[in-house]
Order: sequence, then C-alpha cells, then structure tokens
Amino acid sequence: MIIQLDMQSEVPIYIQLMNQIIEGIAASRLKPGEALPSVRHLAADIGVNLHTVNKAYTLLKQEGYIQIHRQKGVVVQPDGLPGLTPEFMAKQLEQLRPIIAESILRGMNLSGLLSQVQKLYEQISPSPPQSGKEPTP
Amino acid sequence: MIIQLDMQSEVPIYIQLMNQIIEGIAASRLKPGEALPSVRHLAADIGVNLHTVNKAYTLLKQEGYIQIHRQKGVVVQPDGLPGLTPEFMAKQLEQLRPIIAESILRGMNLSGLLSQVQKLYEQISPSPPQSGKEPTP
Amino acid sequence: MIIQLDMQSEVPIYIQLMNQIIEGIAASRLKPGEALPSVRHLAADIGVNLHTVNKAYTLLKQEGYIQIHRQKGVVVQPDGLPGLTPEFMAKQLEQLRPIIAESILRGMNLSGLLSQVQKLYEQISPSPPQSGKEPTP
Amino acid sequence: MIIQLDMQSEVPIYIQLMNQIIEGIAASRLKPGEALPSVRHLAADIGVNLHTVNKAYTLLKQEGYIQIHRQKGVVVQPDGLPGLTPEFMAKQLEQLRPIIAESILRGMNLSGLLSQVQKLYEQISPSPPQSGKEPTP
DNA sequence: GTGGTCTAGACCACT
DNA sequence: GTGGTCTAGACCACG
Repeated sequence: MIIQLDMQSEVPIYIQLMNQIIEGIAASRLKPGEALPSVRHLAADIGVNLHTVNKAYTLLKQEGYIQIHRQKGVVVQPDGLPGLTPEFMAKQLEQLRPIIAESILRGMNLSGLLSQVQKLYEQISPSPPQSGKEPTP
Repeated sequence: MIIQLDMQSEVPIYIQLMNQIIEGIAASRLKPGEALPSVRHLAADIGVNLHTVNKAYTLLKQEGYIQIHRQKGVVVQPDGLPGLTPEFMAKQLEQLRPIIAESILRGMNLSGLLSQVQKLYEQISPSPPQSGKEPTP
Repeated sequence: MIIQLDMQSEVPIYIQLMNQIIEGIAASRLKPGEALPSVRHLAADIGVNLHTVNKAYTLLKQEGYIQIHRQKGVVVQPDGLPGLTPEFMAKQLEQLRPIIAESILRGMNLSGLLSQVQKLYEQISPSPPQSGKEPTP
Repeated sequence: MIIQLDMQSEVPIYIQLMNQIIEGIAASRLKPGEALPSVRHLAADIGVNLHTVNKAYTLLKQEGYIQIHRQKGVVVQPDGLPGLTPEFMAKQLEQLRPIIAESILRGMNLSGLLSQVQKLYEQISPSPPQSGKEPTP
C-alpha cells in the first residue's frame, strides 16, 4: 500500500489518508479482510503524527470501511462493505453540487463533465470489483 | 438572491456563501453585470459578520467570478466569466476523485454515478437561456 | 488630452488621473501654460465624480505641477516645473525599493531591469523635452 | 529577521510587512526553507494584530513566496521561487510607469534614473551567494 | 502551539 | 454609503 501525501495541501492529512485508503479499497488494491499497517507502523512509514493516523482509522471504522481489533490490528472490512445508504447518497449529492455548479459556471457542458467522471471512474476502478461472492471452486 | 446557510455545517460559512453565489451564477439567477448586495447588507441579511461576507467576496473576485468596484459595490463579472482553464480542470479532478472513489467502494456502478451527476447538472443548470420572450401560443 | 481610466483597478481613480496628467506633462503632450479642462468638464468627459477630479487637481497643484486660477481655470505650471528636490528623490527611492526587491527575488538580473526602465523611459518621453530655453531665432 | 514598520505611513501595514519579507528573501537574509516566525509571535514582536500578519502571510503564500504548513508554521518557499512570469512583468511595468513618468517631468535624465535603479539593486541584492566556504588563504 | 474561522466594533479612503 | 484596514478577543481543527 503506497500512500501519497501532500504536506502542503490545504486538505488535512488525516483526510488525505482516509481518501487514499478508500481509493485503495475501491480499486481492490486493498481487499476485504486484508490487514492494514498498525497505527504506529503507518505513522512511522509516512512520517506523520500517531494521532493523525489514529484519527483517520477511527473515522474509517465509523464509516464501516475497516475494523479495528485490539490485538489483531486493523483490517479492511471483511463483513461486507457498506452499500449505497440514503445517508451516503445525500452526502454525495452535497459534495458534488458545488463542483458541478462551478463547472457549469465555467461553461462546461454535460457531456464534457460526464466524460471526466467516467474517466476518473475507470481510472480508479480498472478491474471492476467482483461484487457478491467470488466463484470458489 | 436567496442565501441558505447551515450554521451547524462543518463547511465554513464563507465557503457556503461562495458556493451559493457560484450556483446562482451557474443557474443564471445571477447574470453578468448584475449587482450583488453590499458587504454590509448581505451580512445583515444573513446574520453573519461583515468580514465573513467580505472574505467570500474577495475570494470570488480572485477567481474572476465577480468584480468589486471601489465604493460602488459588487457585480457579477460582466467581462466574460473564466473558462475551462487547465488549473480549473486539475482542481476539478482533485475534488471529484475522492467522491468517485468512495462511490465505487460503496458499489455504485458507472451508470448510476453518471445519472446522479446528470441529474444535478440539469437541476442546477438553467434551461438554455431564452433570450427575449418565450413563444406563448 | 486622452485619459484612460481603469475603473476596476485597485488604484484609486484620482491617482490614476494624476498619473495620466503627470505622464502627459512628462511626454510634452501637455506643455507649460497649456490649459486643462475644468473640473466640471473633465468629470463629465470621463464620467467620474466632481470630487474625484477636484482631488486630483488639488494634489497636482500641491506638488507644483499645475496652477489653479479662480477664473482662468487650470493650466500646466508655466513658471518652471519642480525639479529634483531631495524630497522627491527620497519618495522615488521608497517607491522603487519594493519593486526592485521583488524583481531580484524573481531572479531578474540588473541589466534586464535597467533595460526595462530604459524602455519605459524612452516610451514615455519619445522626444526629449527641450530643457532650458528653446532656440528662438 | 528585523522588521521595520512605519505606523504613520499611508502604506498599509500588511503591505509593508510583505515588502520587508520580500526584500529579506531577495537579499538572501531569508533563505528558501527557512522558517518564519509564527503569526502570533511576529504579531507580538512588531506590535500589530495577529490578523494583519496573517493577511500578509496569506498574500505572500498566494504569490508563491512562502509556504504555510498546516500547524507547522511558515517557511520561505523551498520548491523554487516564482520566476519572471508574464503577469509579473506586466505588473512591474504598471508599477514603474508612473514613477518614471514623474521622474521625467522633474527633469531627471535617463542615466540619472538608471544609476538610481542600479544603486538600489546593488544595495538590496546580496553579493552573489558564495555557496560553500570562501577561500580563506 | 499552529493556522483557520468568526465575531464585534472602529476608523478611514473613496466616490 | 461603499469597501479597505486594523484591533481585540474567541473557539476550533490540526498535529
């Protein structure tokens, strides 16, 4: 798992961390049940404060994306990732709204915007994650 | 111009203000050259401090969306709104990326995502600005 | 006398006005003794407030660049323009200093800077003003 | 880093602050990567309000002259200072123009002006930065 | 301890 | 009356 942080970004580091891990799961680079580095290790690896990693993990756990076990450490949610809950859909709309508004203001047409979204979608998820159970012979 | 602010939101007020104004321009509710309320009036109207409004206006001016005339007031950019600059496209991608990643993680498929974006686009975007009167039979 | 004002500039209008008139005199487009438009006329011509023109004229008079007569109107200083007083030299240095500092910071070398200054000098003063008396045959 | 402010000056304090810091960088008294005082410390040191310092820092950051690290502090831009962009050259010309015009009006000749500029340049500019040790015989 | 945000209130320059 | 600047003081997010 490679983490790329921009220490000069205005985006808080713990948010960047969350985003990177979320993207890792979305891209199936991190698979359900797979272990994540301990808070201590990850903090040392990427050179940030323990609290920062801890905050990211805690929030990811709250969203149901990971599990934190006292002894076993941190693993990607093995019991089914959260789906398209109404809360998530609402949050998504609120996040998309200002981005789309500004795109319209700048004169972007719908097809241009859709193609940008599609490009990003395919870039992040190169191999469509096998939803449901894998065929286990 | 109706401004809806959520004082409980974690999104800073001045950002909410910017977003509302941007959306107003995108939707053609605010037209180029149209006057915006003075810093003081708007601040009084929406019940926030003058400096908060001032910050939003200043940033909108920096982005080229409005003009602040000395001692005359604030108007929506009449000299052509900024277009799809490379900087904007880059910013847009960086903003979209985590949203799309999380949508993928949640199991949303491409067509579902695209339809959400399209729905928002059409909701915000004005019907193609009918200059002049509509033909009323 | 053509006046070019930028109403969106952060430079106050009365300062822009002063600069334009100073440049006119420097370029000999306005000659000593020549009449300037009345406050009223100029204000109407360029579409600004009376007070604004008045302020510019008053300050130009204080610097000794023009004379304001109650009835005769406004004329470019006919009794010898102010020279290189110590006060002016000091002001000039204070104005140049931050510009030059920023140029150095940006990596501009001395010759590049000098050539910029020379270019501007020659552009403003195309025909060197005949200092002293003109040869009157 | 010594900051000299003129509280009586018509030049806003935050501009004076910016100028002093820019000059410090230009003179290599402040080197890329070097830390600047925190907003609060500097404000206390020079006896102005925290917001005034903050404004200066924010603008310097926007120009690319410093970096503001979240919760770490402020440092002189370590990733290469901005160069001679077209925007900067245009701004420089606009700033120089009225100064040069007034100098011409006052009867200053080209060589006199150039020597003033050169004097300032050499006064601000550091002796070419001897990287490493000087040869001490 | 750091910068980011917000409030409250004031004076000034500009038009 | 407008925005620009400055002060004073507060709370919060971040690390």
